[in-house]
Amino acid sequence: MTAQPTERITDHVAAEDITLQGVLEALTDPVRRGIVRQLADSERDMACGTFDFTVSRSTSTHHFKVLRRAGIIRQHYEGTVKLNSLRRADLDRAFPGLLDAIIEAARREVNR
Amino acid sequence: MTAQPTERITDHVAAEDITLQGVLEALTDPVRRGIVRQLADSERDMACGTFDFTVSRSTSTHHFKVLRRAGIIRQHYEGTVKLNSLRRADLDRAFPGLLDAIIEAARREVNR
DNA sequence: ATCAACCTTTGATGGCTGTCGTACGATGAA
DNA sequence: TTCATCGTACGACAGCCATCAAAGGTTGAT
Repeated sequence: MTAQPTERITDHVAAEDITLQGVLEALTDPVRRGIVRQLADSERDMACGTFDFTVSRSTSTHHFKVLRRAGIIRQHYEGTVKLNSLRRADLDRAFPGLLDAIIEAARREVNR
Repeated sequence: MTAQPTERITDHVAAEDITLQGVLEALTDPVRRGIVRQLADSERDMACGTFDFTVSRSTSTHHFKVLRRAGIIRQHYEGTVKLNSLRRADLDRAFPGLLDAIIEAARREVNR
């Protein structure tokens, strides 16, 4: 009935409102760092359910929310599936080199 | 009486034991980030008492300890004064680009 | 209409940590 | 030896946060 599709995600933060504190808080959690790393190593957007982690569904929802509200990922629905992507450009502009350094370190972390 | 001076600080972590988790945990706290930024902007080692922060003495001791045990700073006594320096080389080797990115972001954080 | 898949919300819980005051220890100077 | 300076250790406390289970909501397919 609606001409425009319902937007079910409403709390993406504006690029200029991304804070260092928020980004560091988000990436200090190992589960969230794992999400970001997997996203960085993927060629396409990933559904929430396709990530590899060790926590319950409800906990993973929480982590995605923290990442989204920190401005690290963008999310949108495609049917019942929620797709995630990294906000690389926004993060690089806000904090040059930070995301790459953490992702690279996280990659090594996983192969140690 | 002792030929070698007493070493009063014993828990510096080895360079190869610096972890991403520890570094991020340490630098997520704004007070600790302030310490690191001031240290990065100083030309010489700084005594604990010469930093600019808003917490009590005992709390600051706690923060220096966290930074030291994360491998981010090195400390040594000179008389009654405890001097701090950044472990830049060790950190750069462990996590290239990370420290610089955070310091640079922290500098902007302070002038906003 | 029903159902399955996907994700969210809520409430509870346990653990961690930043904070402080107070008391203490070590060093060097008077 | 006395004293001031500098930093530490301890105990307490409050708040935050990662976690889970259970129940719920939305969407698309049957």
